[in-house]
Amino acid sequence: MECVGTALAEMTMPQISPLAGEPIERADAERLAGVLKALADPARLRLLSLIQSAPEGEACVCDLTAPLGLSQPTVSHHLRILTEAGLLEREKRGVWAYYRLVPSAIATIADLLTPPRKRATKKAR
Amino acid sequence: MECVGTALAEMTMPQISPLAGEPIERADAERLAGVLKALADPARLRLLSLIQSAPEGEACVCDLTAPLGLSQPTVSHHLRILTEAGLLEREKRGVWAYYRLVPSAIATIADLLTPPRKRATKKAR
DNA sequence: TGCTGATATGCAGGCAGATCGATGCTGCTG
DNA sequence: CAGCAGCATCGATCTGCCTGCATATCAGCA
Repeated sequence: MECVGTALAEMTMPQISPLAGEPIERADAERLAGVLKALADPARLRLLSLIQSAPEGEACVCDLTAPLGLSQPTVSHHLRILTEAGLLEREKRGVWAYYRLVPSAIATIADLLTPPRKRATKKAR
Repeated sequence: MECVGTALAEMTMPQISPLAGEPIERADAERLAGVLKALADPARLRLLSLIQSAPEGEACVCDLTAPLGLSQPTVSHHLRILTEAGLLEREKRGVWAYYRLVPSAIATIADLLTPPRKRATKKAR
């Protein structure tokens, strides 16, 4: 559960580039797979997209159930998974719970997948 | 099945950037989720990593079963999924089946995830 | 042609996850 | 304080997927 939440942060560190040079360790593979698994769902991708394109870059549950066509518990469930994966952050204001993207989260994932060809200095940092 | 195989190709086109500007369509979300689902597995991530770091950038099934600790049918199954997702290509030479990464495949996925903050010209397409 | 070795496929058990209805919790509001 | 509205959690169902065993397929070789 919370292990997934920290997964992104740990991989952000100068650990290893999963698809870069050397074969990845089992543990690293499982961490990355955990985050990717949170992304690998149509409903959750649309949630991220909806939240990102919302007025203030944030949205509450009640704004998301209708466009998704899913029940409120289900939407809440998906938001929970995305939050635990470190992709969303939750802020409760009054009765509403506002969700917004964690700025660097998705970019980090993208970086973890690309490294090979972009930059040759992979030990420079 | 094959719809997943073509998913990457379709999204490579100047279609939409899933997490860029406007909310994504249901169909696009499902295509991207399909490819991500192929990636979101520890065994398959390690397979990609192993193949990528192999001598000639290619490897046959018999080279992969041991490091993964999985049975040959299981490894073959994962390779099949990765191939159908457009991430691997298969070449049969004699009795052996050699797999190698599809060069731009993973980079494409990474690009589909990043767009938002990198370039400000999101309506330029 | 018959045998051996490398892969692929079929089948089945078992577990993880997606979904929903019902319910509990917590701030507003009258 | 009572009622209500927005969310989270629980329990249950149903689907999909990972894995291995058994088996089929195919290429090279004696």
